[in-house]
Amino acid sequence: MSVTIEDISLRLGISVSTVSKALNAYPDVAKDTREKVLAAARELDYHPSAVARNLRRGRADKIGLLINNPISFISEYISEVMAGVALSAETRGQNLVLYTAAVHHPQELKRICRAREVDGLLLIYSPSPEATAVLQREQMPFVVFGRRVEQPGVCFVTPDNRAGAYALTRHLLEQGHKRIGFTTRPELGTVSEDRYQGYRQALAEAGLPFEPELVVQTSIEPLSGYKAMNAFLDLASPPTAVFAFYDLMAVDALNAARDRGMRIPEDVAIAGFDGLRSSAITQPRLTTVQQPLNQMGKRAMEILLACIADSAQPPITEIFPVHLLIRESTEYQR
Amino acid sequence: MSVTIEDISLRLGISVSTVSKALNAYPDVAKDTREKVLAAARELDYHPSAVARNLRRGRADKIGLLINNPISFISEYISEVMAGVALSAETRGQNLVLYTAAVHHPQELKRICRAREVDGLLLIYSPSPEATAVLQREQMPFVVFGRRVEQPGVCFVTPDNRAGAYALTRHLLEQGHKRIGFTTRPELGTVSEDRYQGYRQALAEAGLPFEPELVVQTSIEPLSGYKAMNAFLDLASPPTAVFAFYDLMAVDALNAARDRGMRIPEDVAIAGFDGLRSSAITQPRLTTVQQPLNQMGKRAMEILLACIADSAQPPITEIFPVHLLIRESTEYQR
DNA sequence: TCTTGACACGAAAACGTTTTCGGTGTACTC
DNA sequence: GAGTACACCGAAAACGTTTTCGTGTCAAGA
Repeated sequence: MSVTIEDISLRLGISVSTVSKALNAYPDVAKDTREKVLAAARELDYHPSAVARNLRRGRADKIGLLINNPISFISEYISEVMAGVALSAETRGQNLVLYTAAVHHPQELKRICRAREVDGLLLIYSPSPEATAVLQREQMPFVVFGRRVEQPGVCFVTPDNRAGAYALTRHLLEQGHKRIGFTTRPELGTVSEDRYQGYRQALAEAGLPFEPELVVQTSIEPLSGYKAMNAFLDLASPPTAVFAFYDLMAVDALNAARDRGMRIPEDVAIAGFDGLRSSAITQPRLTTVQQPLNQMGKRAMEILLACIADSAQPPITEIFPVHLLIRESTEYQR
Repeated sequence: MSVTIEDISLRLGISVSTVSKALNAYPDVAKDTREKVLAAARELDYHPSAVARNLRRGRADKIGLLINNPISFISEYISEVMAGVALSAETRGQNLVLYTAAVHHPQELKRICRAREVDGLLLIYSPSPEATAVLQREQMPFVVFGRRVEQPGVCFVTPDNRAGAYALTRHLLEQGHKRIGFTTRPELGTVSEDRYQGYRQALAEAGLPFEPELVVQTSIEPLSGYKAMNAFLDLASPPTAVFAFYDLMAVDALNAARDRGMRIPEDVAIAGFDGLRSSAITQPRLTTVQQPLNQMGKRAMEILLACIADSAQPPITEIFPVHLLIRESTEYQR
């Protein structure tokens, strides 16, 4: 079948231990036996069994990527993150294992830990406190991507959601808007919270009152952005600008406004969040807050690898600056 | 550390072999000892070590996903495929392992095979004949996704590129276009070839001459679609319709035409291929050929699993029908 | 000549399972 | 009561590595 270390051992009349040591550059093996071993390995086209090695070494050289739903792949967001993560993992000799099923179940997390098939986990969703507790108890290194985590001792990499929302809201205020609609996610979490705080802060600093009717919570359905926009426009006094929770929702909102015959940004300004490519191909192009997803992905992987290498590593949390991209969907052409 | 089968064995005073058999539902274990074992396993929160099991069983319960570049993730194309693949793999208890580095090197493929860390491979790019030869020699089951493969004995799942290109070209001809630009990929392969054949066939049936200046080969650079469109429009007699090789290239072409002050589709019609979401959010929305990427992904995984289960499985090749999506970018408003 | 140390090498245990095979004990048949 | 069948269990090998520890050789130093 497949060539093992024993085949080399038999061919050369050298013990398997010496062969192994030669292959792994141990110091206590003579130079010419090492060369003979390497030559034979090349000749037989020997490649070590990852499984056997992992069993013995007690590590997997694999990183688990947890995504809360196969459908999420479709989002450009995940794609951009993955590109950064994959690049950084491969250069460090780590494989990536994908988990998309039932990852929010603590029980499933425990199974992944106990199966010892990965050395660490990258979570691309908001883990529940029970979930992080399980991982900590199982001593499985992990990093949460894309959101602030409030439980202590948890590593995370996040964009500065609050600053981004604040900057975007200020931009809308500077354009003269006084009624700014805000859409939020169905599930509440630190991402929603932080962006909401930024929005409120900008309003407050501008001396504007906060109006609950200008905040709508969307559902997970595909066209919820479309519905939310219609809800805004049905108000007795509709907003003149809308800050959609993310780019795809802004795209939906754009369509809703256009279907009502409104001009953008003259009749209503629309902005998104994330800075995905989709935001650049609409007409008008969307103002948005760009996250450095690729860099963040790379950095998250680096942090994770550092935690794996040193279990005493104190938790690292990083907040990446975001960039306000002003485009035609909020700016009057002059 | 972690609880093993031996811990259960010690606690119950039962041998490890019996414990293992109880856990794996072997027939030769008494009902009440099996129950005792299961109870103890639950109590100790036992989960088998995937690594140890794989070593002994000689299989990995993992599928490798080969993508020729981390950057490819950014494409919506890969994302849609992955969603289908992931769903189908998880329901069959298979994990997905990602490979993006140097996957076109036969040497790297051999390493993956010999390391025995996956049971099969899904290739989402065009493998060279050397690559497929290596996989066949190593007896590693694999399925090629998204393109026809000419070497015999290779499983693949592909859209009907030729029929799609033919239908799209016919649609453009029916709209009255006589000069239709065609952009193709930098690297030649069966995808380019099949779409090109479809295009030529439609032209021929319409009795139109083939004009080499209406076919431009693009590069891999980001804005090559933009450049290609400009090249077309710089011709003495420019095309009145352009069939871009894929949706993102069509988006670029759209921008190029618009930047020259042209109206779409009145001055020039533009169409893409793939049917990604991006094609639906441009203005005007793009006519395109939609591939059932999600279903194709699921099917590819099923075929792969069938090959793994039965090594004598004769090669399966499937060509999926595609759907012409006619939208505003090619159709005059009436 | 004897001791010491460095240098190479190999035997064997270990990692945590699965699976084969033989060995009990019990019950059943004649 | 002898023989047989069956149900249940355990010892041990195996999967392919890595790593510890012991051993042998040889040269240098006393």
